[in-house]
Amino acid sequence: MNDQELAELAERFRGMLRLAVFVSRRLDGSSDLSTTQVSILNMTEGAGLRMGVVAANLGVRVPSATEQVARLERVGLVERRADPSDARAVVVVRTPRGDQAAEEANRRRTARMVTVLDTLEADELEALRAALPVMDKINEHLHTLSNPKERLS
Amino acid sequence: MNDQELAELAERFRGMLRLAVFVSRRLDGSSDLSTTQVSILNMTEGAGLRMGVVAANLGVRVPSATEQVARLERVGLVERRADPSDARAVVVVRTPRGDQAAEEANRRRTARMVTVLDTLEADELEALRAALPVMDKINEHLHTLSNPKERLS
DNA sequence: GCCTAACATTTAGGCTACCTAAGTATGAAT
DNA sequence: ATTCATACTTAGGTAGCCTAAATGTTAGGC
Repeated sequence: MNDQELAELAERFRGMLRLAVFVSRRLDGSSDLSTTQVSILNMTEGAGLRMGVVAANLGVRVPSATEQVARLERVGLVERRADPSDARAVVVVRTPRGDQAAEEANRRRTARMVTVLDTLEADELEALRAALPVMDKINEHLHTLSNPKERLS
Repeated sequence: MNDQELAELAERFRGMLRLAVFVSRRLDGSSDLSTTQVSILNMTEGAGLRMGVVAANLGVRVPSATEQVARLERVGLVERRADPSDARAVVVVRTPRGDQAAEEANRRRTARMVTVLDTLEADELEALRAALPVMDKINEHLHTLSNPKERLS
């Protein structure tokens, strides 16, 4: 693939990201937990994660993660525990009620997504499936790179 | 593809949408125009669009579109003209300076995306390319359906 | 021809989620 | 022991979305 083709693909892929935001908006509306909050629940299953890791996974700064976690804590879906190995750190862990809420939120959202995918042909579904690991790779690559926003303004 | 497989794909695809948000955040940071604003510039090339159509394309309510357009108007990148066929309506049109700003913003963002895609193998790029029209179809399908958020809270 | 209902947009006010900067407390290193 | 770095929280600000209500325009029924 030459530079010209790559640039063209890049441009179309940019468009796809915008569509993804649009699609998310349509699918996640009318729900008690935000996408971000469900993400936090999903990543804090089991042993839990430190606040900084939560922030990194979300792609936001630490204070933003603190805020979301605080909100989830207020409604009893996660807990903040002291990290035994480092008294500065905090470990975010899902509570049993958090487990339940996560399970339900995921089920509902997945069901809604199924109704969308149901309108696609078999080969289209296959194309989606094939693209998933590529997105994962892109994501992984970006994780190793830059920080969140760092606005210029 | 049976129901079980479809549900599994749906779940993974949900994850991909979340990644898309993450990737957007990394790629669109440090820029003078927001993704939404660039989208507006891109869609108002030429004849322009009515405010309601801008909102629908963005997947937001009309007042939100008004706000973004007002911001772009303030810096001289778009104009609001009266619709000759309907005095209630407004047509949003890109100005020459808007043309220039759109061209530059697109170039910069695409360049950044190219550096990401550059880390992928040929078959991975092909998988992305194949998924693009499918995303378009999903998007089109959602456009024909529901409205924006309509939060329950 | 008028009146009412529907429509396109703006204005006003509110909330969420992000940001930076600064403060607190702990850890590590000289 | 002091100093610098790290992990997090608090405080304050902004962007972008929302709903509800106000304004002006069009279209249909009588």
